[in-house]
Amino acid sequence: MNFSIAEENYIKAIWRLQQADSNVTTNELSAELQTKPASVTDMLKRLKEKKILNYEPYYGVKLNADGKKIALGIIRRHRLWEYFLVEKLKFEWDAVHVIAEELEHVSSPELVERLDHFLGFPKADPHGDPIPDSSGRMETSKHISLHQLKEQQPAIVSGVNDQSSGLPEILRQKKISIGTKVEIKQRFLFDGSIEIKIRNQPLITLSEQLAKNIYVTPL
Amino acid sequence: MNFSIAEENYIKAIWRLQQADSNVTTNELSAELQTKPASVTDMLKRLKEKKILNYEPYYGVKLNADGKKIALGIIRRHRLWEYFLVEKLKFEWDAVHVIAEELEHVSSPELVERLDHFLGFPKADPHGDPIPDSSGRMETSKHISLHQLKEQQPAIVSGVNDQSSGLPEILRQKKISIGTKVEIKQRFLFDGSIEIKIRNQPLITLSEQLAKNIYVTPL
DNA sequence: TATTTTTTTTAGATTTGCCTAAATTATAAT
DNA sequence: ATTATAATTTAGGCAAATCTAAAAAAAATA
Ligand SMILES: [Mn+2]
Ligand SMILES: [Mn+2]
Ligand SMILES: [Mn+2]
Ligand SMILES: [Mn+2]
Repeated sequence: MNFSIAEENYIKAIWRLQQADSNVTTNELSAELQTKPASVTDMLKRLKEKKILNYEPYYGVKLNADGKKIALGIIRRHRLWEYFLVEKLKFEWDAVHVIAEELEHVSSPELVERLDHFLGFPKADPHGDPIPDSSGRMETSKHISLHQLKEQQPAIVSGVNDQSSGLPEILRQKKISIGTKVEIKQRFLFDGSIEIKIRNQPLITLSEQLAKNIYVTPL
Repeated sequence: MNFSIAEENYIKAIWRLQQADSNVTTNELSAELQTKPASVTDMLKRLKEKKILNYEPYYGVKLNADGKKIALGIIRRHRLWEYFLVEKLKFEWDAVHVIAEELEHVSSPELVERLDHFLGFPKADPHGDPIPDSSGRMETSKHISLHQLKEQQPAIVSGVNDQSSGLPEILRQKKISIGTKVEIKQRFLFDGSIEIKIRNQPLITLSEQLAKNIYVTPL
């Protein structure tokens, strides 16, 4: 079956939301997609017709097996293109998400497979998110935000928020990148800021805002 | 201003047709775009509103300066992507047109400039068609089809039809590629086939169908 | 020049994807 | 258990992009 760009965006949004929540509500979707709840209801009815999700009026929606497979195909394309944009075209990684939102809808399967090969079969995109393979399998990376990390719990930076612009600059300045080992030494309730230890350098302070956009895997 | 995918396809089709014909008719467009004449009329009215073309009911349509610039931007993207697909992803060049029809609509100007740089600022796409520069300038290659070439008139193969599938295979077999010097030695009126001389090899026969899909620049 | 044919436009519908406003259902609070 | 609030759906509409059928205009032919 064939899906329009609008449909693909809904499928991807449902997939993302159901990772956290299993059952996705109309309001959550309308917030995610910047549309009105009434428009979401419309689209859910259409996608139910296409048998890729279970939608129970008033009780939310969930992708079925077919729907998940389609979602992972879109995510695969999105992340491969992000990798291409950063590695080959030398974009900063805060600029690529918007462009990949368009490229992900180019539908040639041959293109995706050749792109993957050209890129050397990367395992993760520039934000640290895993790239599904051609049959839709993907490592389930269960990282948390640095903001949620417990004090004195060492962790490895495993990703960053792919939507926030200006992030590369501040992370470069603070010498943090994917793979960096970090540990929270102190947490200030006043403003949510944290002091972290990196390697053997003096403590650095991160704002709550910043810590929420960095993802880590506890060791 | 911003243009939809449908609008961009119309703009490109008008541009292509007005190269041959200056004034483009509704029927020509409907044939080119595989739509009904009534749909063309509708769209021409919308594009006239946007002030990128001169449309006189019953008398055809012509892009104005703004329209031409937009068209050349789309053509630039199309041809850069075709070059990428062949040179980097190793597609055969009869496969890339369809994919480039989608990629050309990805709208980031930054993407186009970086892609151009990444590819080494190519001058022509895999079919021999010139790639407009970022300000819309393009060499006007005036090649003719090999079928139209006069006998005993040496010429260089300068391009191929970008839409015909199976062409790379037969050209490889006959050892013809862009840059090859050719000369028609004999022409058969019976079936339109021609005998051509390449380098110092024995004459080869090309069908009318094939000769019409190869473009040459007479020396 | 008058008539026929072809081209083009208009009128009226349809589908997709969105909207606002009103009605309905579910959930939370008294 | 009612009542109030919040979430969701329905109803009705709109714009883009397409279509078919009918009308109108231009071009070709007699
Ligand atoms: Mn992204
Ligand atoms: Mn990403
Ligand atoms: Mn092409
Ligand atoms: Mn081409």
